[in-house]
Amino acid sequence: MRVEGRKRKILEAIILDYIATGEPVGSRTIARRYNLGVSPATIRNEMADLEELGLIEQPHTSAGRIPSDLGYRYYIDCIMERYELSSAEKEYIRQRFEQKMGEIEQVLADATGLIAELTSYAAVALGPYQGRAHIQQVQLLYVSPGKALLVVVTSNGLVEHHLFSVPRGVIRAELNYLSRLLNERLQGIVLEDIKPSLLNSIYQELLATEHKQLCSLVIELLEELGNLKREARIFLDGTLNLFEQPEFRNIERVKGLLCILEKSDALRELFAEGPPAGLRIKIGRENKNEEINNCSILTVTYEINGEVIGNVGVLGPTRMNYSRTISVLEYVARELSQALEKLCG
Amino acid sequence: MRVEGRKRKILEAIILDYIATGEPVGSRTIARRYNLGVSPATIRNEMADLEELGLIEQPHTSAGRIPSDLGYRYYIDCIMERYELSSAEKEYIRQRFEQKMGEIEQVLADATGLIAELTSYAAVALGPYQGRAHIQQVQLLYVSPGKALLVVVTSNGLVEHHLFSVPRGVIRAELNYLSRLLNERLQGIVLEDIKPSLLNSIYQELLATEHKQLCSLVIELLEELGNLKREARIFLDGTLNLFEQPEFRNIERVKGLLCILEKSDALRELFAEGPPAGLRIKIGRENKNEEINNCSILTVTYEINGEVIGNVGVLGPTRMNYSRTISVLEYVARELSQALEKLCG
DNA sequence: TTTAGCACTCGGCTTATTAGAGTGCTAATA
DNA sequence: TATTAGCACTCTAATAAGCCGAGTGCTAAA
Repeated sequence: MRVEGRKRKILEAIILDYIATGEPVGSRTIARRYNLGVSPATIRNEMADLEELGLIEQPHTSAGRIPSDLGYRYYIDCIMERYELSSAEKEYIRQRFEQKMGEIEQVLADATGLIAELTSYAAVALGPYQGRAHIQQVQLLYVSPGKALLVVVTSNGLVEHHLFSVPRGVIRAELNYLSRLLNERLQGIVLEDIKPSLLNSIYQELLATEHKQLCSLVIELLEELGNLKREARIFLDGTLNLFEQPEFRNIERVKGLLCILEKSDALRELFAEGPPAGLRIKIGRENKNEEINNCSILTVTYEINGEVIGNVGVLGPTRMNYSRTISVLEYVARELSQALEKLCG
Repeated sequence: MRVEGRKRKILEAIILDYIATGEPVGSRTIARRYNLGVSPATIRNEMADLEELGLIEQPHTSAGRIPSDLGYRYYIDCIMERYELSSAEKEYIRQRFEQKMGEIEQVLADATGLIAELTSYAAVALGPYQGRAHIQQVQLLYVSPGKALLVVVTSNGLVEHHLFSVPRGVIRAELNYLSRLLNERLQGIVLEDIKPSLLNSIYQELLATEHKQLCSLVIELLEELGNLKREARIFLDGTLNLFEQPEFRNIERVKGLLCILEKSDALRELFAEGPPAGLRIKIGRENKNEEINNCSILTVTYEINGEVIGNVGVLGPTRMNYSRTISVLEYVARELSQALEKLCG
């Protein structure tokens, strides 16, 4: 489909106006606000054509037009111009990533907050995906009689710990010995490669050399390791922003939306799938989920050393400032990637 | 103030009916549903008296009566009978605490979810308060060249970790040495007692014996330790439950409420203050915060080995089933305390 | 002291009315 | 042929009017 010349200008005007005001846009409004040099009647004719193409629609007979999902799609793919962040904004984003470099999770949480703040939509971050990460360090710490702590650090800088009970007789030296052994076998192992066969061979090895009572312990901790890569963590912020949008005045709408935002599985599904790298845009009904029929989800990936390890995105009304949101997301993702590289690379 | 005999019965009927239905209660309704053996007219007279006492009020002239904050207060303090959980419910709660004993934070998160589920209000848990906890174990782990991990385990079973940069030359042995030294000095120290003077003396000691470059590192980690006791963690669940309440149909109300629930500081203030141990009830305007004018907050404390270390509670509409909610809270808090004792004691 | 009866009040629901925005069509115009 | 002015028509949202019902307070009788 190609929409050129005046039609294109009118389509753009409708979308921009609707994004700005949230009200259906009439022919007179366009003639007045965007001086295309033609009368409302002419614009009406063009609008009828655009509607036939499925790019805009009428909520009811005597209302103006609003963009359809397809209209937004065409606008984003073919018409929209890139929004350029002001240098002040860029500076602000950069500076937010510079101050206090904590652990990766803190950085992701901050990034989520930043996106929510800059876009005024709900922001979500997923990750880091741990499948490709390898184990950097495994350590069993003695805590107190009968208590030990397993700590695992991955190459992505994620720290996982698990406190658990051990036979009361276990002493520090045993744990240290075990740690050394585990490190030898697991260091550098990619999490995806931790399979039952590997675990089993380690298990046998431990059985042969170590205090028998510790075996159950080992089983337990190996299971924990397997869990590490299972599910990407979720960071969520700016939920309240959605309440400011006029389309979410309806309490039922909000309920459905919050319901989704609370369920990690649903969120993960909505935000995780996508192209291997870069920007993904799902408009309105392009998302399967009914509760977000009138929402769009934009995500971009972030990476460490060129490898995609997660994504950040926003959930907002279909009537969203795509241009600006995309710029914010891409810029934040870039800075985020750099920050993480400094942190973990 | 004393309210006895028939008046008392009528007040109770009004409150029970209003809690159940959410509608203002009229004299005829009371006469029909609660057979007090008197006519509506008589009840009307009594109601006029109760209104004069400030225990009930009229939304408008031609409506029934609803309890005032004072009315709820009187009901809770003087009239209400204890709700007894069914043995099935008790069993369910117990069993929820038995399965998978993880770390303290997991247990608290589970408890919060359990309360939300059983009460249908929003549930909050605060804690564990770390002021009185002592340090059980401090460990510096070598992660990779230039990276180390500080792990601290407190007597409450809280694990705190912090990944940070160290001079590239630092090797495993140095960190181990440092760990031993820190453990010697810090083990058993109550977190509240970690004061600048103590830190300084340790700092001097380290300076004398250790690789000079590690000194900045030590300063950093000591700061981290100080932060441990700073703020109680917050667990929140069941926010969506509030949407089911008819009083929160109004979007503005919900917005204000969610706004509070998102701000940890506000939440902490609302839930943290209270008597040293046991149950606390704040009804409607007894809470200073305007956004929760029509909400009540109930909290109970939980403890480890007789020492209060946090509390759990609910936020719900003033028109709340106090009797049942109190029972749930107290029972869950008891089981929670026991579970934590098993976990940390 | 209690109660029956009655007039009165007031919110909420339903219906009717109106104003306004916007359309599509037609016929005139450039 | 493309554009535009004019006009009748449509539909929503907002306002007003009217009615219903629940509930009250008061009075007078039991």
